[in-house]
Amino acid sequence: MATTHSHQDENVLEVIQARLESLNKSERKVAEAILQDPTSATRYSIAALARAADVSEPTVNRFCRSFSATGFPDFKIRLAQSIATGTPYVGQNIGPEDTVAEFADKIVLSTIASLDKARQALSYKALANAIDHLIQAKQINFFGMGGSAPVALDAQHKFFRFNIPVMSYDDALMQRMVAAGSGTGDVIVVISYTGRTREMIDIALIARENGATVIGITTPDSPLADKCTVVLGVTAPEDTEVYMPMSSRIIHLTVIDILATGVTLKRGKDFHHHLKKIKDSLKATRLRSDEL
Amino acid sequence: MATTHSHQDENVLEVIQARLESLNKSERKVAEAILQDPTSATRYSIAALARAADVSEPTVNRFCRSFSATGFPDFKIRLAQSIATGTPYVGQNIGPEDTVAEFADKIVLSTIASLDKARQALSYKALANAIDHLIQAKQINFFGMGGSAPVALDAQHKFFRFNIPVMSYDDALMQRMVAAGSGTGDVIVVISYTGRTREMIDIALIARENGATVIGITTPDSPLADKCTVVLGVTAPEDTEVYMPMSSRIIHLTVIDILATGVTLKRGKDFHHHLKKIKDSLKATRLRSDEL
DNA sequence: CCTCAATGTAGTAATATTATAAAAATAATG
DNA sequence: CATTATTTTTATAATATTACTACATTGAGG
Repeated sequence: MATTHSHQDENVLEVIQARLESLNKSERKVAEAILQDPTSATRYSIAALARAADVSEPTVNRFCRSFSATGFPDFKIRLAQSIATGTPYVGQNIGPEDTVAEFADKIVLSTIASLDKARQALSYKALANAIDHLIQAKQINFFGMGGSAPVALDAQHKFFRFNIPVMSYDDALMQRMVAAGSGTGDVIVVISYTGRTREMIDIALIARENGATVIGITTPDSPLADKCTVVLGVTAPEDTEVYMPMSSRIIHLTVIDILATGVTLKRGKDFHHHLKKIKDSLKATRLRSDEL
Repeated sequence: MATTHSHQDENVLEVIQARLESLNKSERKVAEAILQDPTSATRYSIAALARAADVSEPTVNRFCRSFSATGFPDFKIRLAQSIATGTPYVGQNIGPEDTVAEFADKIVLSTIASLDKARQALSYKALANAIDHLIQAKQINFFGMGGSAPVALDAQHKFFRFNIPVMSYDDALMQRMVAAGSGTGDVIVVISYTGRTREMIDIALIARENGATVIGITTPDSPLADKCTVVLGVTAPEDTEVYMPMSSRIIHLTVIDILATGVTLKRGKDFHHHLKKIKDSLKATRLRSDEL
């Protein structure tokens, strides 16, 4: 199962919509019948769909083939996948009239959508590169300001498990001092949504000049990205919408997860022992069920 | 499009995985054949799948029916939807042999899967309830320890925008002091993955005794949940797997997003003005493209 | 050794595809 | 502008494929 989600990513429903104009009379009837109620369409037999569209069965079959399916059943499978993939609320904005159930769903679904987008955009090469740097690090520092401060803190927690010195800073002054005091073998991970925070750019530059490795989790091609040794580009979803949450934090956290996992994996066996010890030490602070 | 993703949300792949143990010999063969390569399974005919699983066709048919499908084609459709819904790596654990691309994808996809699961499990009523409490709060405090500290910090950042006093604490001592000093009108949001952290349970109890509202973002039916005024239950995915990241943080953050959005929405119009002012004030610290 | 559940065999029904013919649309010619 | 030739589109009907059902067989547990 090397590369699961490959070519098959294109959404049939969208393709139908797009090609609707260029279809001839009968085929358009079929398209419209499907678009009108795609979910039921997946349950129709070719005869049923032909009846619904008021055309003959072979027409439906030809229609399917024209969308590069091998036949009707194959087409139905693709359609089914499209429906499932189709994030229902994508693009739909949150408004004051929404019920709790509605906007809660919209938030979760839009978060999911941006995660999926990020997945497709992530450079595995850059990730591998970043992981290599982190493994060899004498010391790791995570820098995040404002909304990225929690992300940096989270990273610190995660990396604390590997017995390298890890710190996180959310204060520009401290960051500057640490950057100034850094040197070869040190890794500094700068986290910034925009990649345009003045202070952060300065700080990254200082760290680089001192020979430290700077890994950037930020917008690709941004001023900050330019200063980094390795850039983990996170194409941020538009922030235009008033009510929409910043999904970027979530993506950044997930990138942190990937880095931490990568380091764990590469470190190999004897290291797991150490990791398990930390996990066990936490158990003591918890209440067991029989103690309630 | 009131409620798009209705009943049909359950993931067939997961159900197969779950019921794997309880199946008899032949049916398990079918299950394994499907799980081994679900994508191709959607393209198989019943005969082909029967051959792949080394069983007879009716066995496959019975297998499908046992998953409450009307027959094989119907089952295939559901399977196709499950795959598209995004969990190709469901059940598949991250291992040392994985390439960066593989485990990165697995992490993102498993995060997506748990978000989706959380969405289905979230109680809208509890959310609405929590939002009501937050709106009326004189003061809001977010408590999170260890891995939940970043979540609390993030919440503080988010709620800072509403002009109510907001603080976050990651230190048990401080939390205890704040809880002790709290009273009616105060809202304390306790964030805990397990809901079994001793300190946290004590602290929640103290806050309650002083008349404060305690909102819990934690495992439902946990000791901590019992002490809360409102519980936002987050059924946590198993933490058994060594390499798997804790997706719970991500879910918690998303819950925070929902709460913050809810508060914004309910606060209404004149409040947007205030929100926009904060956003604008941040722009000054950023580098514009023409300044590079 | 019997009973009941599990599985397979073979026949039947359903569904989809192909080949081909009819109809409609377009182009060409007088 | 009408009329025929040509191409494209669509439908009918036959065929092939695929899925389902009823029944027979096997095998496990009592």
